[in-house]
Amino acid sequence: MERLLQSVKININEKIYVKDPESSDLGKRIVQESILMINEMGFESFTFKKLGIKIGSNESSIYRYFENKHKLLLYLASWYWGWLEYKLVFATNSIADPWLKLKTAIDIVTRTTVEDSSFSHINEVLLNKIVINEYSKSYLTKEVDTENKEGYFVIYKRLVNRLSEMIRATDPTYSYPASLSSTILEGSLHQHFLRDHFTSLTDCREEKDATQYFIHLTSTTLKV
Amino acid sequence: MERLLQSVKININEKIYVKDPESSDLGKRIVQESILMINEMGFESFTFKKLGIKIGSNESSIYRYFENKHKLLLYLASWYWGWLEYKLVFATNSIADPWLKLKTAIDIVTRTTVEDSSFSHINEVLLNKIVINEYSKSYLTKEVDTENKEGYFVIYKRLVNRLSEMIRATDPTYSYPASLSSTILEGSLHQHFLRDHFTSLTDCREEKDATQYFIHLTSTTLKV
DNA sequence: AATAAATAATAGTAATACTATTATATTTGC
DNA sequence: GCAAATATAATAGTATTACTATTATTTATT
Repeated sequence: MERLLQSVKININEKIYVKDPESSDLGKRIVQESILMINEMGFESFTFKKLGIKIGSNESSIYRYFENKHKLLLYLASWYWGWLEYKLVFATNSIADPWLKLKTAIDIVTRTTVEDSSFSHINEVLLNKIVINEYSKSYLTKEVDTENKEGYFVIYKRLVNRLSEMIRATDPTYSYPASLSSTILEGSLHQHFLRDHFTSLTDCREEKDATQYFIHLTSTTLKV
Repeated sequence: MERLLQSVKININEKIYVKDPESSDLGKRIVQESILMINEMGFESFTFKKLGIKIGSNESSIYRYFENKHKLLLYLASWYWGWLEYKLVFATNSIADPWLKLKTAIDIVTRTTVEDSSFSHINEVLLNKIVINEYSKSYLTKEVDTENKEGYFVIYKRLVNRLSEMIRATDPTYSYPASLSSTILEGSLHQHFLRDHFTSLTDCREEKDATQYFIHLTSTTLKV
């Protein structure tokens, strides 16, 4: 699985970057270090200038890869969702029973990443944390409709749709498969955030609790 | 109800503002116009300088009410949640049957505001839109733990807890009342956002769909 | 009318989010 | 191995933001 992922390149909309960061050493360092820095200082405090200093490069060179830090966030998020999608498809592909398939999918998308594959320059554990803390900011903007048309969110949308299809396959009579799917994906990020900062607003204490909560929610809601 | 709300002042943590905006005409204009502006241009583009120009006042005068725009957002959000909490308590107070009470509560918190009370300087319809588009940004920060300790989120937390208690009253055996409550509150904002910008990710088309979705979700999940 | 308080105006600062230009490496093609 | 092309780095500059500090003016209170 890990080896397989290593050889698969996650295909990200070319409009998100100016120059493909996968195409050079500097590009990879930009991605690698930005993950560490955004995780450390938060997206608001993160700047290309600081990143340049950290990687011993110049601000202007980073601009040759990404138009601005918002695009970089879109890139990181797309990578994350593409990676999750890959894991999802890989893990559920061979499962015939719809409910077991859906359960496996929910497990994949709701649990936090605890192990870094350490094959690439991308630290998936930290990237998962970034998605929990920053992903909403990538679409809660005035530019969301334009950017959506440009295809900046396709991977995420495809992932929601895959889960949605599995819900439909499990219970074709259920009226809200898309809503339930988006609730699980977004809601699981939220529950993980609450676990870290607002413990009284969640019952999730352990790593696996969010998964159990959403599997329970789904199983009672669908005629399974 | 509207008249009642008019005479009730929503109590907001004093640390959120420098000077209570309710205490002067300028303060009220700051709140009133900031709602229109944030709604129009989004929180990122909104600045105190622009607001000053709009209300025919000076940037420096606005700083005498709010330390920065983040605090203003916290103020607006607190006001909104306090107002919702009031409506929730008022509407559910006299209901004895737990499930009917919970259903009524879900209805209150998941439907969008379509009517402006027009009694105060606060436009609730636009404020509701601001909460949908911007609320996450108020807590997805590096300062969240400090600000939480300062009590900047108490009203929201109280609201989640009230809903959580109603879930518990409906089904004392259910293991995730807090998680379900926070999922309903946050998830409903999300569904409304999706309805406006990512229609393929939700089944909510009409105003009332989100309410129906969450009532269905809750009723199937709890032993009701 | 004097005093206090609130508001407005002005000026200034450090940082951000860039753009443009030029200089210096590094790679590649012949 | 050298020239040309390309990538990267350095430097400088701009408009805007997010403030702080000080002073001036207006408004309210005693």
